[in-house]
Amino acid sequence: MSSQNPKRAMFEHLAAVARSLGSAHRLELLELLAQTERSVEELVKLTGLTLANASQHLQQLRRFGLVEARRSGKHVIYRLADPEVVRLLEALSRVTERNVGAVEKLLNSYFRERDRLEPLSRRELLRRMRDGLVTVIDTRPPEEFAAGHVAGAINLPLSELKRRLRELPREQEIVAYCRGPYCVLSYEAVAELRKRGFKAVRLEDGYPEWKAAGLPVEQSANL
Amino acid sequence: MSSQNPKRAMFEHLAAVARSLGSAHRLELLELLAQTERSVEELVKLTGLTLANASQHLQQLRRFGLVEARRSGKHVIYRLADPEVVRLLEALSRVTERNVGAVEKLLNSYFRERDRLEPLSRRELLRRMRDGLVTVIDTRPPEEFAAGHVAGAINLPLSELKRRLRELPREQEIVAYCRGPYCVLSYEAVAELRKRGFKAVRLEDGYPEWKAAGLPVEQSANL
DNA sequence: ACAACAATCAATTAAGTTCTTGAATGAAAA
DNA sequence: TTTTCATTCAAGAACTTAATTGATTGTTGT
Repeated sequence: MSSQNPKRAMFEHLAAVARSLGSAHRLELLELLAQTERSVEELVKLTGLTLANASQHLQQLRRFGLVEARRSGKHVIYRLADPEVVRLLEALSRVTERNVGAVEKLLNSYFRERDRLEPLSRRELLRRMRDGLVTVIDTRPPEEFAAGHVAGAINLPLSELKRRLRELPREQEIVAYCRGPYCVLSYEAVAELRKRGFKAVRLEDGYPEWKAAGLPVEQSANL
Repeated sequence: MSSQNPKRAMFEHLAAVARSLGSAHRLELLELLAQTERSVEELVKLTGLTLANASQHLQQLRRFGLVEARRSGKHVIYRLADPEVVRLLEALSRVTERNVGAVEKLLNSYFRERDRLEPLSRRELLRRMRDGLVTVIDTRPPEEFAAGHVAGAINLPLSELKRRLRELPREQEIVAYCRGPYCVLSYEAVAELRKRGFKAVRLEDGYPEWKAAGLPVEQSANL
């Protein structure tokens, strides 16, 4: 039956793409690339992988269409091939969160204890921003912020938080976001701010999801 | 740094779930389960896997939270754990379609040649149904139809199509759907109908996606 | 209790994946 | 040109996954 073969072939392709997501290191690389494009070298520094290993993982991601690469001088710069990839990662997270008991426990024991108040959804944040009700802080390092951030957010990396508390309003709610739902920077920022008496909550997910949803973003001028 | 570990652990979990999608056989099982719950035995018949092998794949899917099982007499019935799983499969398909060149070619050479007219989106079909503009046919076998189908659709399995052409209107557009975007039954039905002078198009995706989107479905009475 | 049957488990073999190491490219700077 | 540096390639060892086989569990019907 000729009907069966193309279907099988299709499943094989889907499986190959799924397998390329089937490694914690590759998922970490994808998360980093979801922020902004980066060279292999940068990715090596950020992940702690060896150079050859990172390169091979990146090539695998490229082979299956998740990332693209271009050469820029001595460096090879990788970036996500398509915003759909972020959506795929989101869908994977959602299924994983709902269904895997162990993950539930992990989320409860680590993340939830740091954020008993419900995190804010994208939609809700957008509304409060429009009404001028919140101050939004981006807890990622300056380079990532410069490459793109939620429109109207101010960059306040975790490392500078204590020094720059004066910049923040005491009366208004502060919303912190970061790389994604499992990025800990925003959890820690919220914990710290609350300890000091600020009203702080976390955005449910991070910059890549915000951008992929087509919500307003901006870049720093000198990029 | 205590921040790194839970993140790593989370990536490991996500990767494990992704790996459980990383096999054509398991994807096929998931697609079949997206239609309706089924026993191991049925799945074996439908896929051609050996019993032990199918059982092991199903257990793996269960271990990672994609399916659930219950015992019913001598049989063990599996079903999708969550409608989110369908969304994850959709996201995987979308990324695969867009990004993998080989898949594009496959889609072009086999699927597209059978359906030069654009397929209909769910939203569009819903609108035309509300306006009474279309006849919707479900090309899946009667059991699957009985377990759940698009509200208002009539069941017309491919095998009965030629015999039952008289039931179909010549002047109104006919929309065929099936198990999912890569299910060939609806392609073949549309090809056949066009050959015979009917106005026929395919629904872009299938029953599981329709249901997961929360659109109106119905079941046959005696279920 | 026993036979029949669906499904699972356990053990094996084959195949595939990951990481490491060291050599090979390829672009830029000296 | 030669040197330097970022990246990729190639090969091998350690580990993981897939499919097959035959034994075992658990449920129904006699």
